Amino acid sequence: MASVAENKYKKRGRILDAAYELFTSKSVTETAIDDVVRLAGVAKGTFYLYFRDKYDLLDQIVMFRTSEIIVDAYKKLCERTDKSSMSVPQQFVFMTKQITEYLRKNKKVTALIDGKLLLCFSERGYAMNGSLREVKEHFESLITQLKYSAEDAKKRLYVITEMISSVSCRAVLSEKPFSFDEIMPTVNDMLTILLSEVNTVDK
Amino acid sequence: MASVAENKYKKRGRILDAAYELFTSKSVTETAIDDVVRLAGVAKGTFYLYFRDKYDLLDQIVMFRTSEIIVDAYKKLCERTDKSSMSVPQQFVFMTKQITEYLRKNKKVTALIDGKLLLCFSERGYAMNGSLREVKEHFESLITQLKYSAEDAKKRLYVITEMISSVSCRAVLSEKPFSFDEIMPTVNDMLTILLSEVNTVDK
Amino acid sequence: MASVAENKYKKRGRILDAAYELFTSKSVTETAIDDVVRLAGVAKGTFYLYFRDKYDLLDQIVMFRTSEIIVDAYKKLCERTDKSSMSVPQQFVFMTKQITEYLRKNKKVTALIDGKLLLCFSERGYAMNGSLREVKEHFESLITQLKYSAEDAKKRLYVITEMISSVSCRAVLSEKPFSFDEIMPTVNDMLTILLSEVNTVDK
Amino acid sequence: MASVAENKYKKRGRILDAAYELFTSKSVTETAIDDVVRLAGVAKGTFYLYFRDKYDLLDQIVMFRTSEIIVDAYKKLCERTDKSSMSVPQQFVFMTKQITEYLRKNKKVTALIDGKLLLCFSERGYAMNGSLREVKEHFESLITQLKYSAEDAKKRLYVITEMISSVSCRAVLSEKPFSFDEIMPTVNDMLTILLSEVNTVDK
DNA sequence: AATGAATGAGAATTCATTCAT
DNA sequence: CATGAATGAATTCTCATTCAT
Repeated sequence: MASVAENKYKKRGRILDAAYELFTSKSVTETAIDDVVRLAGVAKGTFYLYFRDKYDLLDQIVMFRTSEIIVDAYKKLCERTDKSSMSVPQQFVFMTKQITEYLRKNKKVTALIDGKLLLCFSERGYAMNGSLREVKEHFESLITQLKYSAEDAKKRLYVITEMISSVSCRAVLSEKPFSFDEIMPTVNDMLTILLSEVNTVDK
Repeated sequence: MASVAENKYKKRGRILDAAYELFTSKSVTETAIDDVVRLAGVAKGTFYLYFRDKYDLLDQIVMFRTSEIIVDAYKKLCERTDKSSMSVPQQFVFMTKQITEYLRKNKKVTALIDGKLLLCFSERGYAMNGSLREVKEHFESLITQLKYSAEDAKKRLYVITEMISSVSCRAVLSEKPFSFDEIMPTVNDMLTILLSEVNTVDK
Repeated sequence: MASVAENKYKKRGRILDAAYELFTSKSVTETAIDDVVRLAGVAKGTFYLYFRDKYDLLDQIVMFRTSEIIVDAYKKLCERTDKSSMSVPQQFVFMTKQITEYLRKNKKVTALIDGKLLLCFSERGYAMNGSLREVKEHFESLITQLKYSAEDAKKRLYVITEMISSVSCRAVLSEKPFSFDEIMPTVNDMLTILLSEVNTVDK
Repeated sequence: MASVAENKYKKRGRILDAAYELFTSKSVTETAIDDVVRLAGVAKGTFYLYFRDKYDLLDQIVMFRTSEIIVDAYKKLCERTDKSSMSVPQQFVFMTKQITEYLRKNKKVTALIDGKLLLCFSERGYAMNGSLREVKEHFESLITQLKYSAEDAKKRLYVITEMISSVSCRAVLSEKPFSFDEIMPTVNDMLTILLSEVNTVDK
């Protein structure tokens, strides 16, 4: 039964679902808290029981959805039988492709996320989705294989991710100065350069 | 004399100055058009004579300020007597340093610009500051020297700029996951890898 | 015509009148700003053009009404042909009677004023009603006649007024522990003791 | 150990303590029942088991605290060995000094009490603090000694107390038009005039 | 007796925009 | 061109109270 705790979870979940629906179909600014609670079928006050304000709600949604996108891409990578034989750049390019394809196919979600693809890599984000930490550690270890120190690997991973995230979001959303299809090969090429063994040997 | 045209310019200019002052000292959302016109000393209706709404005003400010930052950095590069003997990566690293140092020293302005450092590279932006096109062409030609095609050079320049812009803005504004001083050496190193002759020879 | 300034005054005046009507017929807490603007026939925003909030409005109303009550009582005193032959206590008792009778007859207004009968004796209050200063000076000079220093007279006038104000408001509003008719003779008697020449000679 | 009744008392007591803490540190309007129950560590519903609403709670607190202040002052008077040789005005001035000094030193409590120093002299107040009736009777009998009738004494005591209460609260809280130190000598002097034998002989 | 999640009416306030002068 | 009083829909947020457990 556990109907109290269950119900509590249900109300919060219904608000999150309703908000996601409205934020992606309209936009965040065009969505009033009033709209959210009406669609969720809960009272106005209930909203403030679970969220500080609209932006707290947005943050939680973005964190949840982005972690989902990233973890899903990682799962696809793991499902590949040839994963262990893939080079470091190949694994990055594969992940990038999974994530950016998702963004391209879900423009509304991309608009919601905008540049905040990395927001989920925060304490709050890890708490929401345990698998996320695993993903990060896998890619950090890949970079470490290129003879970078652990700390250096973290930083390179961060810069690479920020680059991919901002370029692909902009490509999907404004298609200017380059469309998604125009820019992604360049991004992949640059990714390969950044992660090729050659460079690390030089170092 | 031309006091009429002059006056017209004055009003628009006063609005821009007042808005810049308020947008950087408070924030855009915390600034009402009312505040802007009060500080500018013009009537509410006058605002709508020159700007469509607050975001039109914001765009114009950001475009103007970012083009200024970029052109200023380029001027400093041109002032160097050894410019012609600098390698391609060296010139990029120099520009990056000029721009990001400015951001670091002007946190309020960075908050205003946020990720929109590249907004000025648009038709409207070129119209505002003629020197801007020159800057872009110079760096595109540098990349072309690395044996990339003209179109490819444009794209690489775009991805590089997007990377620098998003990483440095985040470093200045949130200092998470890395502070400015922690991340910039990595960015410069990655920049050098991306622009070194070696890679292009490989291609 | 002067229809702009005229209209401006009208709107503010209509809000004050509507609020007074509602504050006295219902109560301040039971009156929403919404009610006020609806009755005044102005837009919600117009309210905030003239008043900071409900309590700013209330203060202005109380100041205006109390100054009116006091000045009216003073006018009645001046209309008496025998004013000059009245003793100091007699003049105070007369004023007290005028004011407290008004309170007794206008319980709703008394509820609004509550203890704030003296609120009008402030810079803002004097600005609203010029005659008020004159009233104060007359009674201070009366007390000075009792051989008190000017400063001492001001203080005694203040304590006396505070006493009358708080006792009579409570008598009218709660009738506990004494009703208006029960307590006023005592107040008048005490007033006479405090203002009789005998005391001053002793001093 | 009677843990049920004890617990019941504890909950009510904890609510009173928490509310007193919040009402004095913030203010009554700024304190929500939610804040009170959270600080008291009881459930929201429990509040409504013991108090009708916030103002019922406030009344009970004010009654309890004011009766404490008054009874404490009276105890100090009784502790004086020369009490029996003190004149009527001297005893009043002593009590006034005790009470008003307390108010001056406890501005936050004064803000809570505001004008309601006499609220405790009600049936409900007597029920809370048995000693209170004794205090009142002592001072009434003092006034009766001045040849006033018992009924008259009650009224004079009431007016005097109201005067002291309203003047001293305002002095402590707003310091306008007179500060505590400026106005108290005048109050004491007026108190002495009102209670001196001379006046009563005149009657 | 005690709980605390849920309620939802209602309050205050903001602010972009208009338009008569 | 310029003004600024007026608008009023829209929005956020509060909070006393209830009631099933």
